[in-house]
Amino acid sequence: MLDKSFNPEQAEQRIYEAWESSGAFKPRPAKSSDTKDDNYSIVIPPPNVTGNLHMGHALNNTLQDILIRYNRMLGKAVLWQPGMDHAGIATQMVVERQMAEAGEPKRTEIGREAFIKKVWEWKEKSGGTIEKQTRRLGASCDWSRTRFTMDDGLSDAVRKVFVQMYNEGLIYRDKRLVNWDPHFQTAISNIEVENEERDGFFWHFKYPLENGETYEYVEKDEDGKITLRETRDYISIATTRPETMLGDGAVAVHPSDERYAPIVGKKVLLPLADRYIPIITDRYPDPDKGSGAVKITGAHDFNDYEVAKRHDLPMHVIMDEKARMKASDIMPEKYVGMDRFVARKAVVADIDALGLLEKIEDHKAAVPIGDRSGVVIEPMLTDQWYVDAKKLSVDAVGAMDAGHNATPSSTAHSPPPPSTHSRESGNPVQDIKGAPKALTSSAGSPIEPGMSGGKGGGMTSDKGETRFIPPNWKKTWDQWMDDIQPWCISRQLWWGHQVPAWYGISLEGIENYERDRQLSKEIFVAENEVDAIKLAQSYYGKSVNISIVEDGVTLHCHDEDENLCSIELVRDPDVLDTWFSSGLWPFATLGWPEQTDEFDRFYPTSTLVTAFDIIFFWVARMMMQGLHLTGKVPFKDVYIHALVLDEHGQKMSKSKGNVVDPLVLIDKYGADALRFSLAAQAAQGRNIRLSEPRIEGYRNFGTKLWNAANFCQLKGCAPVADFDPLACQQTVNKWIVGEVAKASAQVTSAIEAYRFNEAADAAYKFSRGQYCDWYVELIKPVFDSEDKAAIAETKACAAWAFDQILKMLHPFMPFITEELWSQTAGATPRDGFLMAASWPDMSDNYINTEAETDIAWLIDLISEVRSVRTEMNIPPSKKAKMVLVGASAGTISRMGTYKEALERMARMESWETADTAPKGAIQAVVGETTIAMPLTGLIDLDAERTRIDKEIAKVEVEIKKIDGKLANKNFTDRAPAHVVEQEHTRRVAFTVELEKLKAALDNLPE
RNA sequence: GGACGAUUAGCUCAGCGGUAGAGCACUACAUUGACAUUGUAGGGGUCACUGGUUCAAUCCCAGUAUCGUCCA
Repeated sequence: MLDKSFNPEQAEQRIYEAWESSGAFKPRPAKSSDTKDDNYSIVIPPPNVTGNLHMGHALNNTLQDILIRYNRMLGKAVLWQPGMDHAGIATQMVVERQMAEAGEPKRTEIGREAFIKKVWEWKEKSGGTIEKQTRRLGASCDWSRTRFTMDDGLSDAVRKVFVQMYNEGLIYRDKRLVNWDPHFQTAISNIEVENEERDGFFWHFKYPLENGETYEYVEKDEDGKITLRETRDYISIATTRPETMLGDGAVAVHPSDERYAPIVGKKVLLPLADRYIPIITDRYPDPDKGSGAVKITGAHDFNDYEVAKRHDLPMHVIMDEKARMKASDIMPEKYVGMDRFVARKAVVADIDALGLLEKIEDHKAAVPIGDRSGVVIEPMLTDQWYVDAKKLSVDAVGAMDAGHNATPSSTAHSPPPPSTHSRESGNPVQDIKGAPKALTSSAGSPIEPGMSGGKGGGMTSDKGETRFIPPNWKKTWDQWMDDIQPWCISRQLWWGHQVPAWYGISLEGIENYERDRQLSKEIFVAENEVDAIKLAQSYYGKSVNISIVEDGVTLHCHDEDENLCSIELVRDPDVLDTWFSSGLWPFATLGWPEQTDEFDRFYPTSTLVTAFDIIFFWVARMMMQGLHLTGKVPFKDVYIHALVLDEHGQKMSKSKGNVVDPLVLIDKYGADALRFSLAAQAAQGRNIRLSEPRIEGYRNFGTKLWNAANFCQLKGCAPVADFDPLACQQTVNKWIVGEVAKASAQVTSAIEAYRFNEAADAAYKFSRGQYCDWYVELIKPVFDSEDKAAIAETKACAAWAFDQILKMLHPFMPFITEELWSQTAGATPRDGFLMAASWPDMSDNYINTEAETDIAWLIDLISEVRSVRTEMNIPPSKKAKMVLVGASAGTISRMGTYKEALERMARMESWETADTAPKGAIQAVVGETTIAMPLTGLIDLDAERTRIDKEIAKVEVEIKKIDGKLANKNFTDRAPAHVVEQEHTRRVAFTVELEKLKAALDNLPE
């Protein structure tokens, strides 16, 4: 006997532990017959080690788990590779905050080694709560293989990759403008910067012309009429960041801007700084914005940086790493040491004091904010390590082009008609032909790409193809990849993979050492100190004693004969961007660069499941690094799912305080309900608005199933080992077998096409709408009968069909289905877990069209009678005699067969046939038959008349529409024959119904 | 300014070149032997607007409006 209902709280953990401890999450062993298609793998997009499960993860993991469980039930060897990334900034921040709260000494006081030890301690103790939370969702990851981007294997891989790519020229050191986070004092990625619309000001300054020169300043309106003419001795510039003016290198105007034509090439005095800077022309300034003239601060603004590069302007770095004004020969003493915002006020006040402050306007501007620190990001000119992303992108773009030009996959419902123009020109294929070759051939790589170029022609066929689902993300991808910038991979942090580069003074530096004490450096990039020393040895000479020191200064000395005798090397203190290691995730987690069994079987992975806002974090980097390092795409499909918004359609964020915790929902409704709700709402290309009533609804659906199972159990239904669904004799059973086949086919094709909502919907509709609502009701009379054979067959069939429901719902609702699987086993316990059972796969043979028509008729009749009765307010308790008028032999026979069901469900007392309906009966029309139910005294004749009138009106409208079509020669001539035919058929059916209804009306007493 | 998406029932959303759907909400009835975390039935839609293509448009195309997201 089942409990009253499923208790998620009590069952989920128990079931999960049983699964996990049985090893069911691990891939099944390889079989000799396995082909590539028998292996299915997903790597989890690594969550952040400091993270907590949010709704995005809940959706993401639910969808992955659906794919994983489905494929596992198909019998494939399935690997879901879990793990986390080390999240450089976030983790360092968490640990530093904790240290501060505990009143411990600061990171800088205890030193790098001690600090990193502390981070590891933190990680062991409190890191990775998200993994436990992910389990609560029911995610069937192979936790025994959990990886971490800082673990030994990944760290080795990172070092190897860095050295390889450095040697290939794909990693290099450069001085460029970066997004600098003054709080963490490190460079950050532009995707870690969020632009926030903030209220600010536009300050208009006057920069006086050199030597007091003047010019005629003329403004015109659209028609060329002069609206202002005055003599000026200055140029007016507008800025949102006045403090940067101290680092200006020029003032720029648009070449077409006539107002400033007279003074282009002249110089202006940069106030406060007392420097002269030129007025130049460039396409960047917008003549319609502000005064049309802009100040150019190359070292502190991305647009200005480009201008400065184009014109070879000096780029003055005016701030230090904390964004305080920095002493230099161009920095007025007064501002040195001031915070940038303090300096802003001071500069404005000082300009004002000079009478050069023209005006201040309110101005809304997008301000770059560090997503972790929350402080304003400062563009800074610094030395960093870069990856040549442009070069790497070629292969990635090519693979994606190939994936999207391939023949339409199963996602397309029908192939495009032949007349349709081909989707794109052949260009993309052309583009990818040559380029990848150039990349791999130029480099003598220590690590051989996974595939040696056996196939001559190339294209990307040997590298694989990747596609987005839905495919429209391809465009976003292309735009981003097209404009890809060098990828800054160094971070001024301690927590992360330290850059494997050692510096020593260069030989040139030594030569000039006494003269200018310039420390020009030589870089030695190696996987370890021993190799670095070897490299240094060959650079400095064998006789030189090379040592590595911690200190930031490298020393050298000469012996008595003035020969160089010793050199000290210092390692680069920076660490690599977390995403440098995460980019290796799809293959490094499988053991790469070792040629492991897992790598062989599961790489390239099958699918990456992620949200669009992360396309560039995940997809781009994994694609670029995967293709370059392994020679193959890291995944074949990239399924981009929606964002989960709050109930008002707002993005959830901590600052808005509208974050909904999935664990709270799991506590309240169970993981199954949350999962099903997410899946059912995961329509492609659309965001999900969280709906708690909907979750509740699916919790109730679970209860419904539970009760259906309870019913089956009460009736003694249990799986029968040799039950053959095709051998059923009872029509209801034949019917439900066919419905199972149809439903499972729908669920299967929907999952294959990543149409999770359709899959969930099909499973829901079948199990609730067909099995619970009709089948269970229709078999009740069988159980009440004396027909032992029919009862036995029905018991077995009901159990079988219910098993199929459990199977097709399992990927969506793993817990309740697993629990029911074990509890509905009957006398003999189940062979294994439902999660390991085989996925329903039935041919069309299972569909019995006769049974289908029979039951369709029955359902139609019952619905019709119920509807008429309710409308006429006949109480359910009042059973009615049915008088059939015009019934065919088939109908009469069915009436006999389904007498008991009709008594129950249509509240039938008895039935008979007649030539005419009795007077004063309510009447329903089903097919060729009029069913009259004489209920004298209970019927409001006027109401019945109105009801029938309404029905008649409806049918007449339909007939009129059909007649309109059929009268149109264009339609009958040009529409496909089956469409015309269908209209004829419909017309006949409606006409019959109309006649019956009219007769019914006539039949009512006056 | 550019890109993408949306506009369908009161709400949240599916869908589709030929007959408009779900969940929730609402209304009425029902405690009928699986189920009140229930059942049965019902009301409710010019499928944003304007053109075009088509025998046929909610669906395809173009434009407009409004909203949203991303990028600059």
